[in-house]
Amino acid sequence: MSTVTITDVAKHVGVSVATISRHLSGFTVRNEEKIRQAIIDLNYRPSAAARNLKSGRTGIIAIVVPDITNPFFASIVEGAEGAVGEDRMILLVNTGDSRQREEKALAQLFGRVDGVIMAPLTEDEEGPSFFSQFGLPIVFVDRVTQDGEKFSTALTDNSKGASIATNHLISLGHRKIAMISGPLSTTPGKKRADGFKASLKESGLACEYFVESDFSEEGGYAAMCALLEREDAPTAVFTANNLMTIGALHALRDRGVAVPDQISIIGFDDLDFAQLINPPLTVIARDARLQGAQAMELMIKQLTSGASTQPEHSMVDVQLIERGSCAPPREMHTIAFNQVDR
Amino acid sequence: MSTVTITDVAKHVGVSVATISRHLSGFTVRNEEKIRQAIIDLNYRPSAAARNLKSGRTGIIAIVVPDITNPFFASIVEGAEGAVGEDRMILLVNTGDSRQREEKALAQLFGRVDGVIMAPLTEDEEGPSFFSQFGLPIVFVDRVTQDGEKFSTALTDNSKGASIATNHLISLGHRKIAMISGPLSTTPGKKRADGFKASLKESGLACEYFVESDFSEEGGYAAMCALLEREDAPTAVFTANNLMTIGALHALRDRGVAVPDQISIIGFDDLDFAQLINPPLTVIARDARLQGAQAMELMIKQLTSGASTQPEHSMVDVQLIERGSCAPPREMHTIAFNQVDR
DNA sequence: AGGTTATCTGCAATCGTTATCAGTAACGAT
DNA sequence: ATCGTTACTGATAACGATTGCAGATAACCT
Repeated sequence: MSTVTITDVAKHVGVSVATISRHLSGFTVRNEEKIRQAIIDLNYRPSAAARNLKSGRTGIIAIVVPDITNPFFASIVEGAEGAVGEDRMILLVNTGDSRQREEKALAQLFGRVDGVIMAPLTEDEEGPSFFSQFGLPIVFVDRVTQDGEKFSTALTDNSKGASIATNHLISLGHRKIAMISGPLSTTPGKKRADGFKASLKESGLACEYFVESDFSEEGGYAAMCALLEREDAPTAVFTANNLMTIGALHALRDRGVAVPDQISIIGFDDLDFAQLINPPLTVIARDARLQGAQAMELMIKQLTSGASTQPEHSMVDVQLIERGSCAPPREMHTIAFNQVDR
Repeated sequence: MSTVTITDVAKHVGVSVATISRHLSGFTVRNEEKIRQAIIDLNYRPSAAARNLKSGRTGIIAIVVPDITNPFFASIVEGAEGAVGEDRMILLVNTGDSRQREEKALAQLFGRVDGVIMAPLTEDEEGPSFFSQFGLPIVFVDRVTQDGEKFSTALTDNSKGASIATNHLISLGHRKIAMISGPLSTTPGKKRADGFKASLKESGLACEYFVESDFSEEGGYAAMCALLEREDAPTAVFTANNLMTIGALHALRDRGVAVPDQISIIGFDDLDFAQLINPPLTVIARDARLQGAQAMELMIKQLTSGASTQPEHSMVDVQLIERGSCAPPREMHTIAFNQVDR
């Protein structure tokens, strides 16, 4: 079939394989036109495997994410794709939130790719040594391991985003503010929780409605239900990622709780359809595509400038997008009315 | 650093490289324990490149999709991921709706992967010969090329889905039914349009509100606007994919058109948040994850049973999910009231 | 024409692994 | 003691490309 090698081309033209090779590498050779023609005639394609073996480089960069169906990670991948350039490709690994698969993936990736952009599952203590054992260039995106400073990172300003969200609710008059948090073992989980708590503290509020969940839709649903069942329910909730926001909204809908009349909700990460739901959702947004692109740029920089260079860190900004899911708490409405009445 | 080869292990143990190789391939060898230990001590990892070169196999299967941020394709990828098995990995290529990138990707993929699962951009005439020139095993998913019968395919029953949607609207009493179609140059675009038109014909209705768009959110938005501007606007619309549904909903929202009071809408492909919008969206759903898994199964079957086997075809079923975005047309309401009044 | 560069060429080694083939050792049967 | 069988081992040739080296060819100058 198609097992035409460089030797075949060489024979066909009547030169040595070295000449063909040099032609392919861009050197000027004598029978250039003949060679070009022979390559087309024979439908020759250089063996990537052989090249890898000689050069030790594959031209492939891996992206390891916990869940590709999460629109956020899809955007990260898209951003990275856009920044990868002509001569490299992306290998995607979906770990499905399984530590085991993450580990296995890393092991399998070794030698197949030039570097790995990854969003690790947790900040697990064995993290950095674990990752460096593979001797692969690594860039962390969105999440880092405990002592990830040794690697380049492309993150978001998580705590700032959480603070903006929390302060927004506070400034609307809320006092009973809940947070449906991600796992504290992850970077965004931890940082967003930190930002939330810090903001409460600044305003002299106690942190009474804090639920740690798992960044999943089901988790968000369950957490919201738990909050609603409390006798002294919160008047506002900050959900720490897109999927949990969706879950929480489902819960509110199922229970017939009106937004924002009975409860205000603000989510971290924008959603494609945030404007379509009723009321349109107020969110903390960031440019995930940019973040993915930055991760890729850091990776390429690392690959081209030798492994010895210092790790670099990039951070995309966050932004409050006010739509309609946040309003002053009910009691405030009443008070306001009373005040007007007086 | 980490350039420890099989030779190093062999020296360390005091046997030949052949023995180490045999151990790695699962044969029983004498100093098994010593070897195992040496591999750990030296942190030896077999070179994937060298193996590829010898075996001609890479253990990587590529998935080529037009747009990974489309939740549908994300689900396809996830489904395929789940079916890929222990000893293979997935390489993702996002062509970003660019024919050029698709072509380049295929060329680069050759030799790097064992097979390609792909959703081609169009059914372009040069299709099959174009793809087969690369000598790569191919499985088409969701979309095929014109004469794609030569390859295995994992599709959906597009025309059936479109018919169900159209008939649903007809049975509610609609007569002025629009379709926002995908590009007729793509399989799902064509088949869904066919199903729509066939259903109209069966019911003796003319096809008067047909707009060909591009499967994108912006396209759906523009198409919906165009429909609304017609003096004799439709009372119902069938949008041919998820993104165009979102776009159409945005348009309706921006124009202040009430759903389903002023217009009914049904979309092809379910959306994560279909229940969250107001009213909850009625859709034609299918199991995209299953479809992805089927594509992968076909690929693996093809790889394991030699290239000589017949291509196979799988098809996932579609299903109507009634929620709240479809209702009898306004005139019908009136008529109904009149009838009651009499 | 002769000498000196400047270019280009082919040979062969090399990348790390696996498959082949010819061995060697152990053991029981004769 | 010899033979056959079984169970393993080591040396070596691939796999397909790249590259340093030395030799060949062409180009240029006097």
